[in-house]
Amino acid sequence: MASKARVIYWFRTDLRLHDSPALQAALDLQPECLWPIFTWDPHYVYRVQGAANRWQFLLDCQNDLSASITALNPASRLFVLREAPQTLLPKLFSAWNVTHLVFERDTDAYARARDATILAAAARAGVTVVTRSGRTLWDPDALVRANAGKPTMTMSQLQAAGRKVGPIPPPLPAPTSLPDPGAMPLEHVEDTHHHHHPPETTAGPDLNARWREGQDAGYARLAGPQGDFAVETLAELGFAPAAATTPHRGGETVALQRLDTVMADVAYAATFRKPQTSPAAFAPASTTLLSPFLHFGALSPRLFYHRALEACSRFRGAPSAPPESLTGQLLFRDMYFAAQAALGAAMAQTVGNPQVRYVPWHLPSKVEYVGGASYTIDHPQAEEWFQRWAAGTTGFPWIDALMRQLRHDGWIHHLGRHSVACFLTRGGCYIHWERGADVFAELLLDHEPACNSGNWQWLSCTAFFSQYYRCYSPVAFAQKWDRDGAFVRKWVPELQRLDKKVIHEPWKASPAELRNAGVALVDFPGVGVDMAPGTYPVRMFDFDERRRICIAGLKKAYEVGLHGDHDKVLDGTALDLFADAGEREGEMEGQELGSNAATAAAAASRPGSSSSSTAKAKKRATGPMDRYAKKQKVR
DNA sequence: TACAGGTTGTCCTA
DNA sequence: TAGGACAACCTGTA
Repeated sequence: MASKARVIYWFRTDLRLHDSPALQAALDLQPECLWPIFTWDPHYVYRVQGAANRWQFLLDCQNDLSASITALNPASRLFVLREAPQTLLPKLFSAWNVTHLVFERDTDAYARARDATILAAAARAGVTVVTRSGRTLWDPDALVRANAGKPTMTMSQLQAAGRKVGPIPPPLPAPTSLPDPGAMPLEHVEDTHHHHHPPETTAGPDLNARWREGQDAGYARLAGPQGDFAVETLAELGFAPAAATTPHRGGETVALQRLDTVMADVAYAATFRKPQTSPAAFAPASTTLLSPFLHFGALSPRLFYHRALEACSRFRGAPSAPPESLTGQLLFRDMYFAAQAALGAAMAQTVGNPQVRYVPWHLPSKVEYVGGASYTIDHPQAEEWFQRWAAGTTGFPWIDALMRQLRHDGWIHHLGRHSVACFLTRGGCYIHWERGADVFAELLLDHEPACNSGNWQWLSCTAFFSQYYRCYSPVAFAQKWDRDGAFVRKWVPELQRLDKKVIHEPWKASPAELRNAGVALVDFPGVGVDMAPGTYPVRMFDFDERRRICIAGLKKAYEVGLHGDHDKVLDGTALDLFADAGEREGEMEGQELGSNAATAAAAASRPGSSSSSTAKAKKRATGPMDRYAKKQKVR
């Protein structure tokens, strides 16, 4: 083994130089060689492949980081290597005589499994692994320990755990120099084909399987199409030039500039109250738009936190406080990360999750593909509603505007997410929150698995939040925030000239009003069929009626009181408990659901309902089932 | 057991 | 524009 340290610094989702405890740890080794590498991780590659916007943002971050590294050492850059880290790193260990591997910890279920593999390989190769926590304010595992090993399900739990763990570390400065990279021989590393083929894994959804075909050409070389380790272009990834439609650009440089701009407006930063920011504001948005940078690690949450505190200290007046303040937003992020750290893969799904309520939603995930994008179409109407929701053709202008902004820009305001999420689940369609989470996962620039799952659970009232009778109206909420309809006009140009009195409920417009606006309300032509120019669909249901049905359905589900780790959820028989209630969500006569036999059969054949999880389910089920029994007796 | 509080509802009344 | 009803959930504290 070499006497001096020869270090691989492995960038994953920490694409920055400032406040990187892991990078600092690497430099503290005073290495003879330091290779800053970014591996192509098929798990993430295939998840984002359908979303050119996210690719663009990632490439922005990589390019910016590469330039910053070169500025610190002209011989160095970000070396992008196109192979799964599980197979690549062990080969590099020996080919490059590596002594240390350094990276930032990641608590996603997939990342934990991957890193366990890497750690074992490093141990076999005699390579020392150094990791640090830098993705969150506190180390999520430390928060879990401080919360008695349980997931943090409320803000007060998170804050109490945070107090126990200790003060949030101040941000570290960016390094002023970097060691040379060593020689990077690949002769004995490189195979001839399929470096980036995905390893066998069921640890997370493969959202973009339909995009995978035809994407393999041109990446046979470990060091990229040009053989120079360069960051690829969108074209090299197989996207059309105009595929990325978002105006939002990535990179640490942009992130730090944007942070400066936000904090320069001391009054804005110090009095920020999230619930009072407008979901209809655009150019500029009412919030900071820093979340995509946090996701890709181009901005440190600790730097953001301490800069926000600094703004409060400079403000002459009463600053806002958590949970509504800017710092409060970061605390919520840590709450979801710590919940995920305790729950593991179950965080992203209902089945097996002790914290998530069972609700017999439409379009449930196929149990044998837990966490995947495969689901059971239990009701054709629900499937059509889901497709219309995802495409922004529901006939509710507010919902459609938000979904179109999401698809085009990759970002919508938090309250907009509330609005469309409530609409899809407990406040309209009664469709499984996992379907909505899948769509957000594909389209959001700032998609963070823990926060996405947690927020969908929150909005569907299956965890974190339970006041299901508070329901967002696609009309009233729109009228509150988009009084004149400017937001709808931007994203639903069909309604551009419609009077503001009816812009959020065009079904109430008179024939003359529609004629004057140059728009015709038409029956939805069908999933996959383009709307004719100058037409807009009739609303896909009566919202007030659907709200009543959904609230009744949630009431029933709360009475039944099952959670995702209950026997009946694990074996697929939970649905039976809703059979004697007539329609499981209290739907009207003549609207009964299609057969659920397929769902039940699929669930029953699930291989993984082990005895240990069953025992755990029994143990936990006592409370909810007691409650159910009591209610039954009272009746 | 009672009660207050919970980042971000809606609708009607005064 | 403010305040209460709506119908009623959870957690945390005393």
